[in-house]
Amino acid sequence: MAVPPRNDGRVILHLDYDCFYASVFEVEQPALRSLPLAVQQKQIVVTCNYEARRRGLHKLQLIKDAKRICPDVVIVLGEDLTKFRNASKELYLIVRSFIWGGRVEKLGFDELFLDVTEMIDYNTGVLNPNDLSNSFFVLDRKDPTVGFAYDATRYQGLTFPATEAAPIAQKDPFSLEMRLLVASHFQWFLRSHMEHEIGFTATGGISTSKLLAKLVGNVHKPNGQTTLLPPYTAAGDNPSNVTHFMDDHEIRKIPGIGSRVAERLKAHISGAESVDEKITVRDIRQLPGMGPPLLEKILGGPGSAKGVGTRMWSILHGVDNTDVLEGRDVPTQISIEDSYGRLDTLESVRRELVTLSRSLIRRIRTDLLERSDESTPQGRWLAHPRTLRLSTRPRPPPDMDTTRAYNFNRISRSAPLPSFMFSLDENIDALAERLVKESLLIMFRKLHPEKAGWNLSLMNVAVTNMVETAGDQKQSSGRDISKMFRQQETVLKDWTVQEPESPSVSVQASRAPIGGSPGTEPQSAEAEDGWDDGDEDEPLASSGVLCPICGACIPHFAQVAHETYHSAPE
DNA sequence: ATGTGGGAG
DNA sequence: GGTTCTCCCACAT
Repeated sequence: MAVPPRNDGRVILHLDYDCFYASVFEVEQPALRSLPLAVQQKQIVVTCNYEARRRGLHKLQLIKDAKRICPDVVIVLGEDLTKFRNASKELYLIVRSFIWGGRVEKLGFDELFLDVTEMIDYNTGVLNPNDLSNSFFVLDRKDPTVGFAYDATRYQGLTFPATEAAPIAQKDPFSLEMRLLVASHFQWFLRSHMEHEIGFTATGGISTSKLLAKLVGNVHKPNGQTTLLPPYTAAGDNPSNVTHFMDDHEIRKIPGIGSRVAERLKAHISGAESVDEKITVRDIRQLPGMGPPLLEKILGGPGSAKGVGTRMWSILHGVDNTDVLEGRDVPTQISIEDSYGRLDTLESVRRELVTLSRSLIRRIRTDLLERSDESTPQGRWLAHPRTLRLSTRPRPPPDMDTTRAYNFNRISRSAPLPSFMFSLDENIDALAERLVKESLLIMFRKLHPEKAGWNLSLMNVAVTNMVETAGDQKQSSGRDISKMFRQQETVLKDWTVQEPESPSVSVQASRAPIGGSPGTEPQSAEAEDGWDDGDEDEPLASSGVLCPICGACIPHFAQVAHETYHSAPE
């Protein structure tokens, strides 16, 4: 069976912030870094830092188990996602400011895909093949003095397959090997910047597609980075590294193969026989008669995506030609939900709907309202959602447990979103009451016509169907990097601490490390031309600042909490 | 346009 | 699978 063609013309990075929710708290309160820390939502640990993992905790663990296993675990509540959302957006903006063309795609709060093809093509083009160990990576096309020095005879970080740190043989700057090698240095620079300037460590993957970059990043976690080495195509007897890399993966670990697809593939391979075997990509790929048509037969059917067979066959060979999508200015939907131990009276439903509606309105305003400057209290709407949706999840009756009866349902009703939701004069409480009375309760009755007998485990209120309003301003793609560093400096000077008794500390701007590495101290470089010859003050910085009291790097979203942390009585 | 299902973190 | 709280896409109607 023919292997589908792969596009190796691009260079894609994947970034994954380590235990993101926990890191957000650690950045606010650096003392937490050395303690076992777990983030709680309802009765479970949604994530925990690595100190906690060392002591046996893990994601999605029951709180009571976590406390039993690690009695001195520090538990923080993470049900309100606001600070995670803010931190995520700041990090996204910072990363995007480095990427030519702005092709940075968010996946959830804590992952990014970067298409760095442009930057890499430029930077392989300026290599001097006779002096690769003294190379300079240009970050800003408009100012080629902005960048960092690196050694282009070695990969930065780790590789798959693992290699000695021997210098590479390849010196053709247009080879895939050189492109990935240069990209590995840029990835390292980015992670160093995130760690030392912002306070977040991240794990990275480097390859030619989103699929491979993400998968190969998983090889060294946390705070590592891995490049998937060429050759990417089989030559003579030896298979490509792509096939070698893909083949040992359990199918369920492959992005795009979820639980449903994995189940069906499993059922097919082992017939009605053994139930719990680990099925790898190789097992599927090498099955007699396997190919797009058979996969289509196994996975096709009503509701399944068209062309699944072909797409799966590609994925099994590590082929993924999907683009890195540019980030959007407005989300396609905004939703708020809560889960409940018991929710079985109309009055409690009404109360909860009002609470959810209040949060939703706040979110609509922060995400869809453009506040051009802080001087303008009210801005323009970036988009108007046209549809309101109420979803619930009825609690399954207690007597059902075995045999494949389907479960896990959400049901929903939609309706037009009333236009009063865009009024900025009325207060949020009044709007929420009105939304519940005039829309949500009616929709609820359609979902649950019986006036009793139901019991809900979850309610979700969402707005969708965004219609963007006018003035679609292009996002300037090639941001000026040197200006960004200047902005950081400006903020450093401006950040003063309110406490009267706190010593006045003169803070110095820290710079992006030159050839520095995550896990080492940033080198304080002397000023270089083009880095800080700023002549004006930009009002806004998108990066972190140094706390004058403890010296930690604190992103903007965390400044208030961090000051509170210092001023809290011990 | 509305509702469901599957994927992701 | 389900625990949490989202966001996105595709399909079917």
